[in-house]
Amino acid sequence: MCPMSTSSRTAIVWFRRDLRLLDNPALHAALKTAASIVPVFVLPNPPHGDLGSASLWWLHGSLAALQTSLAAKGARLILRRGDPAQLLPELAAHTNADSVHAGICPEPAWRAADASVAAALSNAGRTLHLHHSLTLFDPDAIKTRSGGVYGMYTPYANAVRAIDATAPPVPEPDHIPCPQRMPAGDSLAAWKLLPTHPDWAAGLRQTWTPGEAAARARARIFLRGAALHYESGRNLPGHDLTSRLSPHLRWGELSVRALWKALHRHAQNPGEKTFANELIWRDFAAYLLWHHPDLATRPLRPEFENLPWRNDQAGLRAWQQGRTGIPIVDAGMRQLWQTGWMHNRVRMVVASFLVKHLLIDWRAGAAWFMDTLVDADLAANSMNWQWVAGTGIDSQPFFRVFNPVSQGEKFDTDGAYVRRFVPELDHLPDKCLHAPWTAPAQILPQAGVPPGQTYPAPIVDLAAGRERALATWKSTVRVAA
DNA sequence: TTTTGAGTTGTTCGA
DNA sequence: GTCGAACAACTCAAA
Repeated sequence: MCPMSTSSRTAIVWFRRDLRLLDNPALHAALKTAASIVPVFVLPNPPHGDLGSASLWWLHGSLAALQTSLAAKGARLILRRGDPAQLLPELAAHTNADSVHAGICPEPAWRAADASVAAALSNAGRTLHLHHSLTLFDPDAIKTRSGGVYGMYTPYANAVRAIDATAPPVPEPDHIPCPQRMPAGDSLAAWKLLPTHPDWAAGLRQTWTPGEAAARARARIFLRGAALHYESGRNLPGHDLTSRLSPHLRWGELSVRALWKALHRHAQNPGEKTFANELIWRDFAAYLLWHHPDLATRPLRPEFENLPWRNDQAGLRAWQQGRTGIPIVDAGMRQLWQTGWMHNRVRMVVASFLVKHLLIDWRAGAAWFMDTLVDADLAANSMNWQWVAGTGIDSQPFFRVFNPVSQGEKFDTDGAYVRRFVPELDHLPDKCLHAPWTAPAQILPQAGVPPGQTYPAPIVDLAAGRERALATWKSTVRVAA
C-alpha cells in the first residue's frame, strides 16, 4: 500500500451517529473545504458498552441504507473495525486527507476517542473538526444566570425556548465526489451484526425499517397524523399514537433540527407542543450526560449510593422475561423483547416496578434496556432511569410509586395492550385483566389461566412492595440529611 | 445574600 | 364515581 497523491484537497467524513445525508453538518463542512470526500464508519472493537444487541441489529440496517444512498451520490462508504485513533490517521495518510469531520457525541467513550483521534491526527499535521448535529442546542451554550449547569427540566426548557436559535438545516448534496482510488474496507456482512443462532430479530424486522428514507417517511406520517393528538394519544400503549422516531433519532437518520423546524412551521396545537417538549427532553438528556459524564453509572445525588438495593437475581430475571405476574409489566417487557421497543408510558411503569417494588438497582434495569432497545441511547436511558429512581433528576417526590394496576386500568382500559403481548390472559374479563389475582375463584380456570400455571402469580405483593419502597427512600433521604 | 416560588408523567384516603 | 388534600421536605433557579 502506498500513499496516493492527489492534487486537490481531500476530507474524511467520519460517520458515527449521523447516518444521513440531509442536514449533515460534518458532510456539509467537508464538501465546502475539500474537492473529494472519503466517507468512513469505524466500529470500535470491542464495541462501546452502550452498543447492545438490538442497537447492533439496527446499525446493520442503517449502514446498509447509508451505503445505498451514498452510492446514489457517487460515493462509497469505507467500513473499518478497530481503534479510531489508529485507523483514522492511517486512512488520512493513505488518502492524503488533511481533515476529518464528525458529529459530536456526548458519550464519555466517544469523547475519549475524540481526544485520542485529535491528538493522533494533529501529530501528522491534520485536524479533527467536530460539528453539532445530534442535538438542537450546544450543551456548552446553555447556562444558568450564574453560569451553572441546569439540573431541572423546566428552567432548562425555558432557557432553550428563549434562545430558540437552532442552526438552519443544511441541504443534502447532489453529488459527493470521491477520490479515484478509495482505500479498502470491510464488508458489512463480515461484521456479523445480525443474530443467527438463535435469530431473535424476527419481531424487529417486522416492526422496523432502519435508514434515512424510512425515517423521513415515518416523520411525515407522524407529523400529519398522530402528532396533532399527541398530548393524550401518547399515553395509550394499546394504540399506535407515538412517533416511533426514537431509533431513527438515536442513529441520526433523521435530523432533529429538521424535525424541529417542520414542527414549528405548523400552528402550535397542544399535541405538537407536547411533542416539542419531548424533543427538548431528548436534548436535556444529552446536555446532562455532557456535563455529568458518569450519569450512567452514578446517581446524581450521591446519598443514593447508600440505598440498600436487593440482590434479587430471580426477580431481575422474571422482570426481564416478562413473568412477574403483573400483566402490564409483563406486556411491556415482552413488547421490548419481541420488538426492541416499549411504549413510553409502560417504560415508566416497568422501571418503577423494578426499582421501587422489587428494590433492584436502577443500573440493572438500565443495562437491560441498553441491550434490548433499538433506540438505546446512553443519555436518555440514564437520565430516565435516574428520574424514575428519584436519584437526582428534577425533584421526583420519593412517594411517587407507579401502581401498575391503576396505570393499566387508566391507560389500557380495554386491555388491548396486555392482550396483545400476554395472550394467555386474552379471555380474562376487562374487570380483572390488570389484576388477575383479584378474580373470583371460578374466573381464572374458566378463562384458561389456572392460578400460577400458565401465568405466574405476582412475584411481589404490590401494597407491601410500595410500603417497603417508601420506607427505604424515606430513610435514605433522612440519613443523608 | 436572602428570599421566594416551583418542581413531566402518582397514589390513596376520605368526604 | 369524583374531587381535593396529603404525602415531606429539599433543591433549584431567579429575583
